[in-house]
This record gives sequence, structure tokens and C-alpha cells, in this order.
Amino acid sequence: MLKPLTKAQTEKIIRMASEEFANNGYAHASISSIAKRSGVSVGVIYKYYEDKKDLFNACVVKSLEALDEVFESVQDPDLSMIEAVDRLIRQVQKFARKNPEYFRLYHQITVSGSPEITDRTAELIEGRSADLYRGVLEKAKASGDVSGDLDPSLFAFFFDNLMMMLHFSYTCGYYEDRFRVFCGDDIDKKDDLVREQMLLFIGGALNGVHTGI
Amino acid sequence: MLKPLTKAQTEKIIRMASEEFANNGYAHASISSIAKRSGVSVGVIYKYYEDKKDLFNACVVKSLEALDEVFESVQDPDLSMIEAVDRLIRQVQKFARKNPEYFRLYHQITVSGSPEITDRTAELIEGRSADLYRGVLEKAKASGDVSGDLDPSLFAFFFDNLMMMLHFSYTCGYYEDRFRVFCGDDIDKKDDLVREQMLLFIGGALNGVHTGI
Amino acid sequence: MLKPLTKAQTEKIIRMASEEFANNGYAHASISSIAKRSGVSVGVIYKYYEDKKDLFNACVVKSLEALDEVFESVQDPDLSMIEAVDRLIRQVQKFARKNPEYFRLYHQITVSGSPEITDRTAELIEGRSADLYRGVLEKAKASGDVSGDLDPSLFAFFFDNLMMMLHFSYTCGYYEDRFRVFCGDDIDKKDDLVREQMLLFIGGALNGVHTGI
Amino acid sequence: MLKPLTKAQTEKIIRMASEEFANNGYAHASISSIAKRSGVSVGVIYKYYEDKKDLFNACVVKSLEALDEVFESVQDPDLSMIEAVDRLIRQVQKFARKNPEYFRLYHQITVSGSPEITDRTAELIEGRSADLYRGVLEKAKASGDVSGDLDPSLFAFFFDNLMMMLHFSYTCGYYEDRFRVFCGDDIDKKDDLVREQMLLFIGGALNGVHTGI
DNA sequence: GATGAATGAGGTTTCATTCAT
DNA sequence: CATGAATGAAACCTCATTCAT
Repeated sequence: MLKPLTKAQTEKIIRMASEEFANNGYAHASISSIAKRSGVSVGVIYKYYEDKKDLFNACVVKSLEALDEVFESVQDPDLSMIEAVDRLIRQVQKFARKNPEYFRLYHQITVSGSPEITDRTAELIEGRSADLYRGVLEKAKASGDVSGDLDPSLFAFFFDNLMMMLHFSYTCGYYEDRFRVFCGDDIDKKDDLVREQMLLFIGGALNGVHTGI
Repeated sequence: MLKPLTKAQTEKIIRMASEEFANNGYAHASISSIAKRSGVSVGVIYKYYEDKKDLFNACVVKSLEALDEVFESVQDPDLSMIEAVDRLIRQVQKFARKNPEYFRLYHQITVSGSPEITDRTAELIEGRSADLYRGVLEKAKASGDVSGDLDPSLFAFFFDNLMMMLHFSYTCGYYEDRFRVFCGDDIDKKDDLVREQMLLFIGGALNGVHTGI
Repeated sequence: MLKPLTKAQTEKIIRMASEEFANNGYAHASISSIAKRSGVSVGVIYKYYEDKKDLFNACVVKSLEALDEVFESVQDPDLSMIEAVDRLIRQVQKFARKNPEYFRLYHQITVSGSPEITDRTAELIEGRSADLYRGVLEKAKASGDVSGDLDPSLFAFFFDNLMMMLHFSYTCGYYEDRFRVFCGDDIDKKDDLVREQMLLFIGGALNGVHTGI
Repeated sequence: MLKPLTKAQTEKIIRMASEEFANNGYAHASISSIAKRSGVSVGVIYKYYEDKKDLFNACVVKSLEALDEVFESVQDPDLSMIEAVDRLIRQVQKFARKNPEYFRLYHQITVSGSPEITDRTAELIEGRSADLYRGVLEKAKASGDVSGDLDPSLFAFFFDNLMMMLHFSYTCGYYEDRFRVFCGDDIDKKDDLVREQMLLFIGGALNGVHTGI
């Protein structure tokens, strides 16, 4: 690999490949279509990426880096829990509009039929948010803001579940339809309502309620 | 005349096909592999199903029927909201162990690269639970059990998101890994903890909390 | 072959098979479609006919018998040459309307892709008309009605060429189109004109003309 | 980059495909057999031609171009009608020996089971000769060389029928056999006799004869 | 080194033929 | 014996990957 592609070229390849994988699924993505749309030859792609699987992995890595942006703004230690959640939801809504293919690509990872990315894909991808959420909750519990009965790991899990589904519901075909089935055809015009209700939902959850079951 | 396929055999085809689709995705599923594993010839499959897409649809229909079982036990009008949720979670946990391929197949529907099942797939599949959850919540609101500020549609949406992710987390490769990343490697030995925490989470959410944001 | 099918059944099979072969060509004809349309099972067809090829041959034999009708009325020894030709053309026009599938089937024989019917198919099929035409011409030459320079065999050949093409032009898709390209869209409403001109053409040919080439 | 197919190779593909289609009919022609016999891989064929149908069409176009050569030498306006016919017959005899597969392929077009080449196949293919023949006859009628009673369209039709059958009789299996049945096993050694008799036949036809029928 | 044409395994689908009932 | 479901070879077509230029 003497003279790497220019940064612009690499980025274009990854961007086009991400789109192709995101829109068609791994199996139906076509290398030659990616090459054509990136303005390079097929050979170039095979020079820099071992095979289709390797290219897919590179796209995933890139998209995860992009997703990190979503988290950056909530890393502020001065934010209250609920303020952080509010920001997070706003980020998701904004980002989903700007880079839907990154979320769609992320969704592809979850499907069998995609290649194994690494032996511990989930750990790499999810580890950070798991730790982040767990940490935040533990801090909140310590300060008495939230119910002491909540298990931090499970809370982080439920919370991330809600966030992931929100991602998908703004970006991935079937989930978009489903979103409309539940909430009406104009739901993607009602970001404020969604956020407000989600805060209500999560805010309540943070208190927990013993059910006696 | 050769004996037509027995019921057991046709069921085996659907079961094997569901597994194949669930494990490999629609595009990578192989008809001849399904035939081989079902102990029939390829021709038989094309006798009973128009084409690959049709077979996939048959599997989906079957899996949705199976999923209906999950809901049956919570249809009891005498159940309190939280009791119904409790039962629902138990059903999911039980069913995920018994018929993981049905949940995995359902997951495949959400991916592009799967054939369109109908023009309004999402509506057909999700409509029922959307209505069910929305209805239950409205009843609960009327009786004052839950916060009046909750939007029934969005609550149903968030609630179903949690249930779907629970399904996937017990059955679909990547989500299983992710479940362990969040909650530890032995999380699937802790069904009671998961259920208890989920009730706590949802129970709290039902009350809602105004966040002042 | 203990108890043959009833005559009506055999005839129906042959008729349906002839239609199928005539309309779809040998390769695209479907045995099970023939069986269904004949009201018998596939097995029955394979009981009475060795294989697809054998069934095709049976259809051809049957259609050639039917074509014999065309010739019967011109066998009258009292007819003048030109009267016989007139009758022959009328027969073709009439028969083409009544049993187009026989002509179409005959056309199929001429295509490679159809099975070899016998080692000497052409001889069996064409021998009779060749002899008939040749004989008629020789008689006519002897009586001085026609030019003595005509070679009976070649005359018979040219003459039969014209008759065959007339058959096809009334019955076989592409030739029907071609007929209209040459003679206008309403040509199949103008049987009298066609016959009159054909008589003019053949009548002239019977005299022959030395061209000096 | 691998060298694209040479002109010789692409021509070989068309030639081999023409043979395959001509010998086996459209339905029984095998793409992989064409590829093998052309010394290329299957993929190459699908690079140059959309699908089987497209390849067939390309063969037909090629063969029609080739057939045009037959007509070129008779376009000379100084030729008398009968001289033109003489040349045409010579061309057919010569060409049939050189490129039998082109005539055989043309024959395939006439069969059901071939794909539709265009919506107006017959018009495209036959239009030119129909006009040519009709035009020549009209000129001849004007100059008094031929009978005024002949209908130009029908004459052109009968004449083309004779030419087509001559083509087929020199090139297409069944018609070759039939030719021998009518005219003897050594007929393809007697080109001069065939031509001479055909001129006699057509020369006579040009005069027409009223038959009183 | 870059190119993109060629390769060919592998997938879906059809249907003549067989043979258990 | 009649039935028609099951069989499975064979056909078309795609596209990841290679490699001559």
C-alpha cells in the first residue's frame, strides 16, 4: 500500500459503500455499483479492502465513529440526568435526518446475513453506551435523584433499547412504517411531542414503581 | 400416486425454511438447503409455494400466528395493567426459548433485502399490538391508574419498543450478545430479575414525570 | 396395453396435444397441461406414449391424416389441371379456417428443436404430394396442355412450395403477419382475390417462358 | 485490465449462437453451450447481451444484415425483370452454401417459441422485399413486359414465397430432405437446372394466364 | 499501480418422467 | 390400472473476485 488513496477518495468510497449496504442489505450490495458511484475502479476497492466483508466492516467502523457525535454533547458532567436524556433525544432526531445511512448501516449489523464483523462486535459497539448509561444512573442513584431499586445494568439496557428503536424508527424502512402505524402518518413532523413524551416516559421510569408482583 | 406430504412434513418445511431465513437472511437463504434439511426435493417446495418470496411470506405468516399466542393470555379484561405487562414479559421469555426462529424471522422482516410481504406489511403486523396497547392505556387512564399526560399512541409505541427489543435480545444473535454486554454473561439465567426490573421501569413510566423541560 | 382408452379419449388427448404443440412449439409444450386439458392424468399419457417425443409423433401422424382431406377432392381424374389447382386452393382456405392447429403442427415439424419423427420423415410426409403433382403434370404435358420444357419434379416442387406457404400464411403467426405486410391488413377477407391471382400465377407458370438466360 | 473481446471473438459468439439457435431452436439453445463453443465464459455473454432473448435478437439482426447482401446485386435499375430474378436465384444458391446458419436462424423466427423480436417483426423483416418486388413488378407492368392483370402485392407475395422456400430448401434440415424427396438425392448438385426451371416457372407466371375460373 | 473485462460457482426455477398408493 | 405428487437434472442469470494490460 504505497500511495494510499486521498482522504477524499477513501471517504467517498466509504460513504457510497455505506449507502449501498444500508439501502440494499449486505447480500444485495454490489461492489461494482459502489466502485462506479465512488468514481474508482473495482480493483482499487480490492486493493484497500480484503473483500466485501472487509469493506462492510470499514463502513461499520466509520458509522460508529459518526454515531459518537451523538454522545459527545451529553458528556457534560454538569447536566442533570433528565437534561442529558433531553439532549440525547434531540441529537438522535437531528442526526437521523442528516445521516440516515449511518443508522441504517448500524441496523444491518444486527441482521444475520451480514458478515461477522469481529468476534466481539457487540461488545465493541455497545460497550461504550452501556458503560455511559450505567455510570450516569449510578451517579444519579447516589445523589438520590432516582429510585434506589433500579439495577443500573438493566436500566441502561432498557434505556438503550428505547434509544435504538428511536434511531431505527426515524431511519429504517420497516421501522418508519411501524412508527406511523403507532403514532400517525405525520409523526415525523412532531419531534417535540415525541421528545416530550419520551421524557415523560423515561422520567417516570427513573422513579420506578413497585408493583407488588 | 405418491402420498402427498404429511402435515408433519409441510410443517417441517416451514420450520426449516424459517430457520434458514432467520439464520441467513432472505438473500442468503438457499432453497435447496431448505429442501435438503426438510428431507424433500426442491420440486416439492415449488409445488407448495410460488417462489422463494412466497415461501418466506408463508414463514412470516406462520411466525406471526405463533406470536399471537404471546398475546392471548393477556387479553383477560380483569387483569390490571401491570399484571398484564407481567404476563406479557413471562410469555416473551417462555416463547423465546421455545421458538426462537419465529422471533428471528420477524426480525428479518425489518431489513431491506427482504421481499415486501404486502404493501402494508407494518400495518398488518403491528396494527394489532398498537391498538391493544393503546386501548389498555386509555382504559387505565380513565380509571386514574396512570398519568393523564401520557399520549396513548406514543406510550404504546415506547412500550412495544421495549417488548420488541426484549424479544430480539432473547433470540437474535447480535442482540443476544448486546444483552450480555449490558447485563452480564449470565443474564439469560436471570429471567426473574429482568422481569422485575422491567416492571419497575414500565411501572414508573406509567406514572410519568414532568421534567420541566 | 390391456384396455385401451376409448376412442374419444385418445382423440381428445391428441387434439389437445396438437394444440399445445402447435401453439407453444415442441419445447414449450407441457405434458401436464396437455393431461389437464384432456381430462386425464399424466400417467395415462405415459402409458400410451413412450415419451414427449412419441406423443408429438402421434400428433403429427394424426394431423397428416387430416391434411389428406385436402387432397381427396382433387383426385378426380376428369378434372383439368387448372380446375384441380382451383379446388386445391379452395380446400386450403377452407381447411385453414377449420383446423388451423394441424397446419401449425405441420409447421413445427420443419423446425429443428422438434424431435426427429422418423428417419425418413420428409419422405413419408411429402412423398404423396410430390408423386401426385408430378403425375398430374406429366399427364398434362402428354396432352399438350402445358409447356414441354417443364421438369415435372421441379414443377411439383415449386407448386408445393406455393401451397405450403399458402397454408402457413393462413395459420402460422409469423406467416400471417407477413401475409398482411405483403397484401394488406384485410387480406384474409379476400379469399377470392387470392385464389384468382394464384391461378393466374400458376396458370402462367404452367406455360413456362424461355428467358434466354 | 483484461483485454476486451476482440472483434473476432464477438463475431465468434454471434456465429456460435446463431448455430445453436438455428440447430436447436430458441428454447433448446443453451447459453452455456454457446459460451463453451465460443471459448468464453458465460459471464461474458451476459456482459454483452442483456439476456438470452437479446442474444437471439442480435443473431437475427446479424443474419438479416447478411441476407441484405443477397439483394444488393439485383438493385441495378438496368436489369430486366427476368435478369434480376436470375441473379437473385444465383445469390440464394451461393449464399445458402456459405452461411446456412443465417437462413436457418431466419427460419426460427417463424416459429412460436421464439421470443418476439419487436412488436412488428414481420414488417421490419419482410417490408423491404415486399416493396422491392412490388415496385419491380409495377415498373415491368408499365413497360408492358408482364401481364396487366397481375396484382403487384400478390405477385410479390407468391414470388417471395418461392424465394423463401428455396432458401429453406438449401439450408433447413427438414426442407432439405423434402427437396430431395421432390427432386432426387442429387438435387443440390444441380443448381443450374433448378435455376433454369425456376426462371421458366416465374417467367411464365409473369405472363399470367386467364383460366376462365 | 490502476483498470474493468473475464471468470465461473452458485442460486432460483421448470418440467419430463417415475412410481408409491 | 389410474393417479398425480415427488423427483432432480438442467437451464438461466448474477456478481464477488481475479489478473492481463
